Amino acid sequence: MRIAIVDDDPLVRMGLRAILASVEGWEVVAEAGDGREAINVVRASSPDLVLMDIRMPEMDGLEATRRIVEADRDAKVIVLTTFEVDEYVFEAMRAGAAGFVLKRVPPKDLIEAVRVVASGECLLFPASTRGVIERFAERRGDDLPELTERETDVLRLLARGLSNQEIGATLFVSIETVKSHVASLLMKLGVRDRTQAVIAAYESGFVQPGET
Amino acid sequence: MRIAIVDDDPLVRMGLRAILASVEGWEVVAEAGDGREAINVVRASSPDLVLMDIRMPEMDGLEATRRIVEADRDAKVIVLTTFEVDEYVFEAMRAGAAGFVLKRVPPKDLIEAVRVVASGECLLFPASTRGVIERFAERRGDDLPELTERETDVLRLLARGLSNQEIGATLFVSIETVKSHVASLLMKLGVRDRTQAVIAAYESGFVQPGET
DNA sequence: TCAGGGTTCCCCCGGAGGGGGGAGGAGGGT
DNA sequence: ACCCTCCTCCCCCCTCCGGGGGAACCCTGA
Repeated sequence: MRIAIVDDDPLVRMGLRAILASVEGWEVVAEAGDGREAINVVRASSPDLVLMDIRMPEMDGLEATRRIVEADRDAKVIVLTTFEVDEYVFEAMRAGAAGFVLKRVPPKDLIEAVRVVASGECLLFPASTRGVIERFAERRGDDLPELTERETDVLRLLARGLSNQEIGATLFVSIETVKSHVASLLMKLGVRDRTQAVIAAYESGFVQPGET
Repeated sequence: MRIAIVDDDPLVRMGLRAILASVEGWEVVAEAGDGREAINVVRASSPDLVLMDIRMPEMDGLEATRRIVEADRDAKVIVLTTFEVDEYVFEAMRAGAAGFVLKRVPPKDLIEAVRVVASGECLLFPASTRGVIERFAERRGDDLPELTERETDVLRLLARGLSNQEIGATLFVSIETVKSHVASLLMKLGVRDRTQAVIAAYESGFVQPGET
């Protein structure tokens, strides 16, 4: 497997190179010391996988990852970092990284991570996974007041952008009924209009992006 | 460590028990065959960790997990499943599970998973992590049409629930100006009203839950 | 038995929001 | 110089939405 290493510290590059080269069939085909350089060497050598540091001069690893993945949807990038700052994890994931690994993990774990990602899977390390799970778990919509069954129906349809008229047609009730449900919804949610109600629905996790 | 096993198949329970008991200091202190039973035995024996199957009669593992975690915020539940259906993963995470493991993984990986979760970390298996990462990666909001600077301003305020009046006050322009910006926004986004515009903003990742 | 909450429907009203049009000025590109 | 886009503001019109009442039905529980 052909691997590229991106890190501004030559010593770290040397260390990574040593670890990876110890595996039979693996080869470090490119190195770069900053993000801008990374984009070029990746384009030039098109490696099977990129190990990418975050903190680098010129262009950081997240931006570089974004550009690389944008240029090649199948590019596999593992983001490396020294500190387990959750924001980094989220940024890396949004940038399109396939893995997120702390630099301090033992060599065998790093090798395992490379193997997993190379096989097309994705991987986060436990310490990072925690943050991600919490980010999801936070979204358990329980900061919404108690809503009746009918009100949850209406809120769900509201959050899909239906007008009162359309909600009525969907639930087989008159528009007047919908209006009274919407009114009590606004009251319970403590908001002014349907737009704010939809925002509350998203922010509380009652609905989530992508569950259409 | 004291562990509880929840699975409707006695054979699976036996297998899990055998695997876990092989580790020194680990002990299976409770078993249950469905979700309802699970809640009771967990309350009775308060184990350090619960292995929970999803598909079960009476009450499924996700609902049981929700109830258990709700009763005890620190409860550690690993959700087990045969099939890697992404929806299960998301549901499990939202239910408050600390780990998600496929039944078919080798015993040593299962033991490792239990160890990781017991230590207070969270864990997903690579095949599942993939789905989660994609779910995040999808959120790169670039399926929105090109918006002018002013339009993005307006959309951002729109997505915070402001009225045209308030947006005008915030941007120091007249309400008429706001209305024309909103109009071109609705046009570009291909939606009918401000509510749908907000939905589009969330769905495209232009704004995200929790970035207030 | 009666109270209370949920669901359903009705009225009126005011204001905000959306559709249509137009118009002037600033700035960039040709 | 010209065109074009963007930002700004104005007009009219009309629908929809949200607030204020009220009222009937059903069910559950006190």
